[in-house]
Amino acid sequence: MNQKNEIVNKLRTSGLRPTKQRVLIAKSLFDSDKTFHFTVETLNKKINKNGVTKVSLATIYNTVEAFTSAGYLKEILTSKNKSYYDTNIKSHHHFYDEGSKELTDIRYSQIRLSKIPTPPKGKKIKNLEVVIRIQK
Amino acid sequence: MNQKNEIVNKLRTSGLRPTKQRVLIAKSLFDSDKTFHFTVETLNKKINKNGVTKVSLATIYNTVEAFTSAGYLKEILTSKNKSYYDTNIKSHHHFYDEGSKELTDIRYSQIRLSKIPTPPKGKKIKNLEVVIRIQK
DNA sequence: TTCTAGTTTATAATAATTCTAAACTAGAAA
DNA sequence: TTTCTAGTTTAGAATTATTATAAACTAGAA
Ligand SMILES: [Mn+2]
Ligand SMILES: [Mn+2]
Ligand SMILES: [Zn+2]
Ligand SMILES: [Zn+2]
Repeated sequence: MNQKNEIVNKLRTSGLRPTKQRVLIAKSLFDSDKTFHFTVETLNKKINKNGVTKVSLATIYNTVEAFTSAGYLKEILTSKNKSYYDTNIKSHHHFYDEGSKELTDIRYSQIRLSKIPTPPKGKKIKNLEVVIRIQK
Repeated sequence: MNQKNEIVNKLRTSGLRPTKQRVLIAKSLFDSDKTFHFTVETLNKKINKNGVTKVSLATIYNTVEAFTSAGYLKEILTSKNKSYYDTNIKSHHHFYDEGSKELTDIRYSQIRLSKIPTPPKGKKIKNLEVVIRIQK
């Protein structure tokens, strides 16, 4: 019950009520030591496996959105027509395999940018992402 | 009619019949000396302005897809739920303004990568894109 | 225990895109 | 020049991902 308390506190910190649905989803997302990429579709399958609906699809959408706003998830832009999310919220980059449509992390330090442009006037850089598309 | 011939040849080269719809769209996309970014929605408005339908929406989708496959357009991955395309097919990078959802080109030489990772075994790099997200 | 704002849920609605299949046409061949 | 047909266009239906709606539920403060 210790990890559960951590999750409950994490949610409370962001003004999110720790409902049983959110706690369940948070466990599924943040409990492992390894981070991963997912879509709402894959998360839904993970949560509601073998025909047992534990959390409605609407709530999965709502929760992913809430966790993203709270900064617990990052949205990744790769494939059209489907949103990908990342439980790794540290600044990092990606390989995107065009064949399998799979994302792989590239640690921040694995790419060095020795020259970057200044943003347009009045705008500042929010983040910088490198996507390296790969194929066979 | 010279530019039209160029377009007709360009299409023929890729095995695309130069129909009047394709030629019209190609003119709209490739005639200017400056490149630009667009969505199917904005292209549709440009082609079919003031309520006069010159080309059906289905054909606009088909043609953008055909031109992209032929290498005359590049798809850009930025926003979820909508595909962006680029008439600039040279290797380059982008600013993406989160507020206005607008893309701006960054010339290839404006970013220098002094260290990039080796791709997973059996895979090779198809391209590398940097997106710098900016905001006020 | 009561109360209510926040949350969940089924379901409808929307938006972008893709599919379908019938009508049309570019252009090779007769 | 006309014929022929594979490739193309088109309206509309279908699909997919996502968002909106509004009624039922619940966490947790009082
Ligand atoms: Mn879509
Ligand atoms: Mn969508
Ligand atoms: Zn990642
Ligand atoms: Zn561009």
